[in-house]
Amino acid sequence: MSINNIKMTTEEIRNNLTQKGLKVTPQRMAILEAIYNLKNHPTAENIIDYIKQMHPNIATGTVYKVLGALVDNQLIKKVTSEKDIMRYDGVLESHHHLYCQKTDLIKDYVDEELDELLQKYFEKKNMQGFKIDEIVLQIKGTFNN
Amino acid sequence: MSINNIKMTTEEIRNNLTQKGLKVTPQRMAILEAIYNLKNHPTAENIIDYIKQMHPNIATGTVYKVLGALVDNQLIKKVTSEKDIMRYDGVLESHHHLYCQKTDLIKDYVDEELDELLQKYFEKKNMQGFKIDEIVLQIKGTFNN
DNA sequence: GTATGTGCAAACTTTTTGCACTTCG
DNA sequence: CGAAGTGCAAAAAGTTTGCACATAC
Repeated sequence: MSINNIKMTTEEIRNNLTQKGLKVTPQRMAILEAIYNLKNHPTAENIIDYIKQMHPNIATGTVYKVLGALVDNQLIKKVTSEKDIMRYDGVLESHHHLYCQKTDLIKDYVDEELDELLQKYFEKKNMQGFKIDEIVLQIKGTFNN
Repeated sequence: MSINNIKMTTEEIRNNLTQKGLKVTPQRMAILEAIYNLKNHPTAENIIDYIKQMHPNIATGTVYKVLGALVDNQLIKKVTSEKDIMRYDGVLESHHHLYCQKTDLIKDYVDEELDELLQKYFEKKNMQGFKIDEIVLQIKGTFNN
């Protein structure tokens, strides 16, 4: 049920950038590939370490600038964690997160039935004063393996 | 329906500290009072500014140390936000958060009916491999006022 | 060719740490 | 009195910025 495995061809990544009016650079390609390959919502540092293997002269500042541009253009998302470090997510479809309190792992959780249930619930509730755009569940607990 | 208004006597705050085996100091009293008085999930900076009015010689480092101790002893909670700054919450009962995308306001949202619905849903679902401790909804949207 | 992007290093913000001094119980 | 807590200043960690140079289109 995991959707962490994003298969994305180089060509598709290139197209995503172009469609947003972003120039295709090796740095941007490498960063997007890193995010799609690194499961579990990498931090900027994870991404930098991963990229430097193949691409040792990329600058830290560039990575942050590119991540900012990708978030602004909705090619990736920021994930909030209990810690004060930002993490990134290449999965754009609506999904929730399982937070493991022991290991800091964050796993995606997709559940359309739940989404429907919530949508109906809040429709019925009809909260005045607040327009809902998106609901993300932070499901906190522990993996038992 | 808001539970932001926490009425807590000095005596109760003092007892909360003592019960956790924490010494009662003016700094800790001031920090807890600040969190209970400052609505909307203050940042460390908000708390420092608030306290320095009455208590100008409190050290920044002390505030962080006290906040850490209070979180460790479950007298307050950390709230994750879209930004990379930590925010704190003096409300301990189960509740969700309304995030305003325009103003960065975070409001508490208490809804026992919803909690029950979710509990039943996940009970029925019986997710193997993950033991749920707590579910927090991040309800993202905008206040229309 | 020109707008956009990158590298680098310095600066900034938020948080943590070490240690001498102070306070609570 | 002794353990626990505080102040201070320095440093760590994460991120942003400015500017000269380089690259995509």
